[in-house]
Amino acid sequence: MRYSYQRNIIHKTICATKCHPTADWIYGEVKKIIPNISLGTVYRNLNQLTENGLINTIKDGTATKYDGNTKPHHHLKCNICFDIIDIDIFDLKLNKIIKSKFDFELSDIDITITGKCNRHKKR
Amino acid sequence: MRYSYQRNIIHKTICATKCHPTADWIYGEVKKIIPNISLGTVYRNLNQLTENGLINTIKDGTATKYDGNTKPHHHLKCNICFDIIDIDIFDLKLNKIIKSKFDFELSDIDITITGKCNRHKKR
DNA sequence: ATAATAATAGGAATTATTATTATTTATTAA
DNA sequence: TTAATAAATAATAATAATTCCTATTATTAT
Repeated sequence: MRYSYQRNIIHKTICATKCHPTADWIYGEVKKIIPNISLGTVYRNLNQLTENGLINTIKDGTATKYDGNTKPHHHLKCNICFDIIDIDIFDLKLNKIIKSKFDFELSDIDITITGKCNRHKKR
Repeated sequence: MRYSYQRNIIHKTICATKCHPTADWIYGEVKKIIPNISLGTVYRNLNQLTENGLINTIKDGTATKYDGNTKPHHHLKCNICFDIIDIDIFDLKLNKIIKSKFDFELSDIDITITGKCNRHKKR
């Protein structure tokens, strides 16, 4: 993957936000810096960055979102504000359970926990 | 949700298979019984069945798949044959951890474990 | 500096899904 | 049992997200 200015800006944009943006949001942001960037370029680079492990792709219901946090982590997904919150990984020792119970060689665990985030507490 | 013959056949078709079929596969199967069923009818009913908790919708990368298993369970996803395998839920006592560590009221946990299923073992 | 080739912009094409509409069907009440 | 109703359907148009295509431009190795 050789250098490209467009990919560099796209990557920086994703890493600079705490939110988990859509391709369209990223396109809008990057356009502020590179006004004539093409949406196809954004998609191509999002896929390349994902393939190279520099970002992650999250399929959230109907929307596809991107995540610049490459440290292993899981997600809390709020039912009310639809926010996605990163949480640090906690080792559940699933590896052994999965291997012995299901004869399956685990390479990755994705845990998405749905519920109500702390902005929606009743007083 | 009043009775409809089409929905009934769609539901039966999903429940009758161990695989996690796509809308298109379901359309093909149901067509064998109701030759002039419309693809729109399939989609509308898949959404209705999901809303009513009779089936589940799984977003698997680019594909949308449907799951007639309504008992709580998680998924093993094979990287090689792309098969999705149901596994019974195991209580990880995550409820308390999530509540205390992240102040988040858990309502559902979705665990997808990626790896290599037992058909691809080296001898 | 030059050649090789990967990446780009712009737009067309594709694909999955949803919306529209006239008609049919199931449910309800008389 | 029949008429009124509301929901579901088939057929097809519309939409939205993503990928593909092509001529041009940028990056890299020599």
